Amino acid sequence: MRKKLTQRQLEILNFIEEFVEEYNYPPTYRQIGEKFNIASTFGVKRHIDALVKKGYLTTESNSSRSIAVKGQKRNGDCKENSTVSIPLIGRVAAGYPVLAEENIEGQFNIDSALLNNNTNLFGLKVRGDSMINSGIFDGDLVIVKSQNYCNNGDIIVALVEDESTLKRYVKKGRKTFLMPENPDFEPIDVTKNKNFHIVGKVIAVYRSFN
Amino acid sequence: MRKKLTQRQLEILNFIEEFVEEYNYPPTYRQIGEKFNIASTFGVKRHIDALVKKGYLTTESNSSRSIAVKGQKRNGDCKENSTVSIPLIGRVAAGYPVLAEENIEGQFNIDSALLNNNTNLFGLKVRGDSMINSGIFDGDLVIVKSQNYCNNGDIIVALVEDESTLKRYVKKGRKTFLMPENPDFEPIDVTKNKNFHIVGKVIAVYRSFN
DNA sequence: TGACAAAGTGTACAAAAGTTCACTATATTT
DNA sequence: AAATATAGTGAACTTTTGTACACTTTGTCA
Repeated sequence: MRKKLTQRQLEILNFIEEFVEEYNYPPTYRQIGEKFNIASTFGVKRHIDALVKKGYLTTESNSSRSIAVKGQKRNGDCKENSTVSIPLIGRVAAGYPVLAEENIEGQFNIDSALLNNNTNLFGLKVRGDSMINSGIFDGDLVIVKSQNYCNNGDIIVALVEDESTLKRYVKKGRKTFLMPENPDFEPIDVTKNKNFHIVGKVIAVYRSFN
Repeated sequence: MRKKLTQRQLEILNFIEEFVEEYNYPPTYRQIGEKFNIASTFGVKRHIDALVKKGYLTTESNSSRSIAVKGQKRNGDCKENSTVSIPLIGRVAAGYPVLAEENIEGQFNIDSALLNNNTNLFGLKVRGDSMINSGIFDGDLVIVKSQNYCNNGDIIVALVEDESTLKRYVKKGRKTFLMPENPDFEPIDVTKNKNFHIVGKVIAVYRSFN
């Protein structure tokens, strides 16, 4: 295990990484000093020496711009084999297969390790707040496994009266409900509803904060 | 279309790329000359100038080791379908760079379209319920942009008293708080806390339902 | 309180690295 | 054969950059 860094050393290490990222070559001592308002190159040098001693950097003595970050991963391998491409569905319309070409608005890639070996997936933008207590918000992207059955307790995409909806599928005694996870919404009893169809099971949510 | 290169220019361009690959910083004119038995740095310089003129390199005048190969940004690797590889961090420890090799427990791919052009990202498994009202649950995967600053209202990963925490960064008047999004937790006043550091800003959450 | 470590200053200096110029050599083209 | 582009030499010079030292400041900890 490498030694701990001081706050200053951490900041400087960060700066060097960012600098290299941007320019493809490392900064000079003076450039580092400029960034942190360290007037003397000696002050900078001591930080660099400390970082070298602790094993985070390497330098070549008397050589300009020879700072190199140790143990930096080149983004070399991208194991593309493990990436899956998923269609993004615009809307779930009654009477059409979800994955019909007309419905596909795009395609996105995601690591299969995040999908628990599921197949037949599609992405869907969430509309509405009915599932906020499950951490599914308006605008989120849900990843859905296309299937016409599900287990008690699954969160599903369903068609009820030709309207698509996102709810939790719950069996209580002899009745079946689509339960919202938001006190402002009412459960939907679909026990005897002939116009109720399961479209798929939600296996993941993705939300990006702008 | 860029201009054709002479044999010599091609060799030198290749050498520069190899050198950078090996040392993480570019060679000096003298180092290039040494490699090709060019005794005069002027001979080397003319090749470099030609390569710059033809658009294959950039340099900073009067600046040492400032040769950068054009159109060879490191991130840009893995452009296949614009998928980005993100390191999965085991823990955020005080006094160590987050992205230190020791902390990287894995790597996962995700479509860059889902990341809003962010860079310097890492993934982190959430521990604790302090942000449930923002739809971030225990066990979720958050994607974090490594940065030491943030805006009012951002959800951030921070170190407070050497403990890592996930909170919303809020400025109220002259005070700064880390606000949980769970009534069971108390806000943390970090206004005068010297042992408070921003690690990064949460840009996305991913949760899979098993 | 006093010792110690981390951090910063200012100056000076030496080594490294980029710049310039006049000149030569060898192909290729006109 | 003359003109031109590419390539190389050697020396001199300027700027950049790393190194060194003595001294100050600040915070921590025993």
